[in-house]
Order: sequence, then C-alpha cells, then structure tokens
Amino acid sequence: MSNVFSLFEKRIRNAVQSLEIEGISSQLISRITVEPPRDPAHGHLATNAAMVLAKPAKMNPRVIADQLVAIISADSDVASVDIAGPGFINLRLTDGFWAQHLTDIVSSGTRFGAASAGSKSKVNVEYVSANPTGPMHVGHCRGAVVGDALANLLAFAGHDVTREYYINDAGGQIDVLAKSVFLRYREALGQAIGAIPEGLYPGDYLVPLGEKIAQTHGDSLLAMDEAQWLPLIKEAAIDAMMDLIRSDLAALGVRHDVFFSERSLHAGGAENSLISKAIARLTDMGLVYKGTLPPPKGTKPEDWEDREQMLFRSTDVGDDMDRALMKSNGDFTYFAADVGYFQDKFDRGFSEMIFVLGADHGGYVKRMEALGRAISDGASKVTIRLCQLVKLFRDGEPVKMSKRSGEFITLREVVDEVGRDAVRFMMLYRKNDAPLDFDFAKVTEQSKDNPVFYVQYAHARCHSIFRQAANDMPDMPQGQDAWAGADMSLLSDEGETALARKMAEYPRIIEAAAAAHEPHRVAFYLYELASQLHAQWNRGRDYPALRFINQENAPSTLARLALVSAVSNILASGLGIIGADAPEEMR
RNA sequence: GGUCCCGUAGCUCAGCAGGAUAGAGCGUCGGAUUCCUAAUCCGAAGGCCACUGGUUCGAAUCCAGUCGGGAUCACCA
Repeated sequence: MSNVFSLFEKRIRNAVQSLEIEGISSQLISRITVEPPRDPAHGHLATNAAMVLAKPAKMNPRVIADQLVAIISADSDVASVDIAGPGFINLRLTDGFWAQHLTDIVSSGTRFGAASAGSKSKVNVEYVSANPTGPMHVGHCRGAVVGDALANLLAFAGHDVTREYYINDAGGQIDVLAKSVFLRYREALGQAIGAIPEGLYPGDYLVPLGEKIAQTHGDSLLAMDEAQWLPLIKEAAIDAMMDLIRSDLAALGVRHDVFFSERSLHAGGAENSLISKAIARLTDMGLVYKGTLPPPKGTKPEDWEDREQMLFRSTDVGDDMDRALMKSNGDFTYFAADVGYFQDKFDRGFSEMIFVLGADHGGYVKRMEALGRAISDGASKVTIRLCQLVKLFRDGEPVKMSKRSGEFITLREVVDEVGRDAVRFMMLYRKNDAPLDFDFAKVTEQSKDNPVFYVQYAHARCHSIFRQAANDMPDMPQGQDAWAGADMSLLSDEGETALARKMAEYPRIIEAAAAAHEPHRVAFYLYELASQLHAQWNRGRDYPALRFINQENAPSTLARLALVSAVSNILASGLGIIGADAPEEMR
C-alpha cells in the first residue's frame, strides 16, 4: 500500500468497527476520511471519524474519539494521537514509518502513485474530434490537451484507456471542402478562379492538395459531372486533412489509438448500417416514434415550421426534449450517427465513455447522457467534460480572429511560438470549466510568472544536484538501487520531513484527480511540490548544514540524494501526465 | 424564455466527493547571491468566499431562489 492516507483510513475504519457501536452502518463508515490537515501543526493525518459517528451513535464525539484513540495509539506506526477542535483525531506517525515510506517511494521510481495492478476498467476518452476541413486552430488546443492529459492520468491511475478521435467526415461541410478543393484543382490547372466564393473554405492550405490532384488526375476531372468528381475529391480531401490534423496533434504531443469515421456508420445502407441497427434497437425499446417537436421556448425562430420526423424519445431517459433522428429529406441527422456510434462504443465493452468537448457543445450534453443511458441501460457511464473558451492575448491586447477571412491562429503557430510544454501546462493550469486567458508574452517568458519553467526547473535542479554530488563525492554511489538502500531515518529537518509528507500525498492526488476527471489538479500539485523543493534548496543557503551535499557526511548525503531522487521522480511522473518534458538541465 | 458553466485578495486563479485561523502567483512594500543554476528563496500588507434563505455538530464547498458574466437553444456539424 503506497497511499498512506488510504492505509490509515482502512485501519481507522477497522478500529471503528471493533468498537461495535450500535447504529453504525457500513455506509456511515464509508464517510470516514483520513486527510492531510490544513495546518501542519495538527500532525500528519487527520480523521473526522468521531464527528461522523457522533450523531447516529447518539454519543458525544469526544467520547467516541477517546475510545478510538485508545485503539489507534496501540498501532506501532503511530507516534502520538490527540483530539482537537470539534472532534478531529490527529495522528503523528513514527519516524520509522516515514523512513520506511520514503524508502518505498524511492524504490517505486517513477511508478510511485500509479495504481497497483487490479481490475482495470475499460475507459474510452474521446477528444479533439475536429472537423477534417482544415488545420487545427487554437480553439482546439485546450480540448486536445485536456483530453490527452486526462487519458494519461486515467491510465496512470490504473484504467485501460482507449484514446479516440471521431472524424466528422459525413456531413455537408465535407461537400463544401471538396468543392473548395475542386476550385484549387482548377486553379492548379491554370484556370482563373477569381475570389473564393462565399461559403467555401478560402484557406491557402488547400492549394497543395489541388496541385496534387492535378498531378495524379491531370485534367480528367474537368470533364466529369459533379456527382462523379465529388466522391473522388472528397476521399482525397479527407485523407489530406486528417494527415494535416495528425501532424498538428503530433506537434502538441497528442496521439490517439482509434480514429473512428462517421461515414463508416452510414455504410451498409438503410438496412445494414450501424446507425439503422442501433435505431432498430431503440425502436424495440419503444424509444423511437414519429412526431413533431415543439418550438424552443422564448425565442421563436421566424422560419419555424412544424415537421413530422422520426424522433428519439430521449425525455424518457432524462433529456429535456425529444431529438430528431431523421431529416425531412430522409437522411439521418448528425445525432442519429451518434446513436450508431454510441452503440458501437458500448459493444466494444467500455464501462465509461468520456467526451472532452468545447463549451459550445453544452447544449449537446443532455442528449448524449440520455443516449448513453438508453443504449447501455446504465451499464456504461457517459461523462462529458466541457472546456470553456480560451481568450488569446498578446501583450495584454486581445487577439482578434475572423473565421470568414480565414484569419485564424493555428494550433501550429501557437506551439511554434511558445513551445509544446508551455502550451500544455498552461491549458492544464486551470480547471477546465473556467475560461482561460492565454497571453503569448507571459507564456513565453522564462520566469516565475510561468509555472511550466518553475516546475521544470525544479526537476532540472534535482539533476543538477546529482551532477554536483558526482563531482564533489565521486565515491558516492548513485542510482535507484543505491538510494533505496539509504538510511532515510537520517532525514530529520522539518523541511525534509515536510517534503516527505508532500510526496506521500501524490497517490491521493492521482486517485482523486482521476476520479473527478480533473487533470489540472496534477499541475497544481506539481507546482506545490516544486515550491517545497526550491524552498529546501534555499534553506541550504542560510544553514549550510542543510545542504543536500555534505562532503563530511556520506550517509546523510546519500539519504538526501535519495530524497531528491524521489522528488525528481514524482515531478517527472506528473510532467509525464501533463505531457511536458522533464529536462535534466535548463540553460 | 429553457438549459449548462462561472462569480473567492487590486489582477489571474487554487481550495482535494462539507471540516479546524480560506491559499498561491502576479502586483505593492521590505529582505536574502564568496555557496549544489537568484529561471530561486524569506517576510509584510491585502478577503462579508456576489446576495438571501435552507440542510447540520460544522457550508466557499450541498440545496432553493435573487443579481451579475459567459456559452448554447428544432432537419447544421
């Protein structure tokens, strides 16, 4: 058990059970928590056990606490116990326990905090899923990073994670793309195309594709009807755009295991497509009917008209209104494709399906949750994380973008300018449901304004210490084996023990962040850990006896290097989850 | 009008499935480099946690409502 808090949570719950107080249910016992106290003066661990039990047991919390203290203080790992405030029980653990725990952390290397092998649940994380109509722009950045880091986090926390990208390659925007490419193709053949008409994609990034098609097909497409060239160009355009997107994502360090094509859901026609089969299932469940939808409340669209359509009775499964499955022309709606898609995901055995979406998809959440409930009958959980907007600033001035003119900032430009690590860290240095201001100047600045450099520097500093030690004390063994054998009980300075306790929180942070789907917690934790390392380093300035390297005292130096290695490993591990490098030196 | 998110220090934000005296960075003021990287550290000042009720031993946190700010709202994708 590498999580100190859950270890003692278990012990205290056992102690509570052994008290055999009447009226104590197991559900009540699950409310007992063990956490680090806010104020370090209160000890190492604090539990609310007595306060949770007091009322149901009709006892004074102090009385319960006294009984618990009698049991807990018999624990050989516990140095002292006291009761404080309204009934908190505060524990201090023995030096021997902490020394052993530090050794455990050191020996675990960068796997410290990772879930030990157990039943891995299959989780699907879908993120990015940008339309394949052009390069990624900054707006996609946040979701990409949050999704990728969340996937990293869940994998580290012991889940079997599939990273998925849903390619919206079936809709009308793909026809628009193909027509835009066709124009570029004609341009490549020397035809004058003039200004790009309204409604088509004006971006230059389609020029090379037009040229490529001109090379492979010559002018043969010019003689065809649109119905003939459209599928040809569509195919090539989707491939080219996905290549573009994949390379943009690679620049951000984002990767996916599965690229799922929306078009593949339509394949097979009205009888055999995944969509029709999934809808047939919903129909069997009585969740599909023909009817008309009421107009939205409040705003009444001027062009409102009643139309009878095939509808999904999503109100039966928690939605606010029923949803259209089929357009009046007989085509499936976008949502109908989702029905097939959700069915496919469910059939692949995921116990949780997570979607990381932009805030503009807020209105889509309920129907997705409803769909998940209908299809899996509660067996698979649908979780949606919305990322709020990112506002771009340059030197305090908002950066204006216009989609119409094609003047948008691409993801690639941002990565090129500020670097992958900074982009990723900044996107995670905020909880995802809060808007985010992103200032180019600040993010590029290599200063304390910039948490990325702060954390990376702490990691580099650890390695600088190792280099210095190797230089000053060449006989000093280094490496995980040597450090795991260090006598950690030699670490008695309060800064050192505080560092040890901070590190002990890492598994707890990972667990909680994974459960809440909040990767930003890891970023904040890393900042705090880095801060404590920097502080301890500087204490060595004021008190030379506290320096990590002491040539007069090899055993102490070895223990301190082991401590530093543990910090270094956690920083590297956390930066790995965030998707940023952990450099060994920064110059 | 419906739905969702946000409202915490001058500014930008944390606050861990309710817990003890609400935290950090920036900014302001005052300090620390013969020293393992000062890209760092230490200290001070600064808060009616939007407002009003409710739930309970206990609320920034949960619930209801109010007021602000943002997103979204029938065949689009």
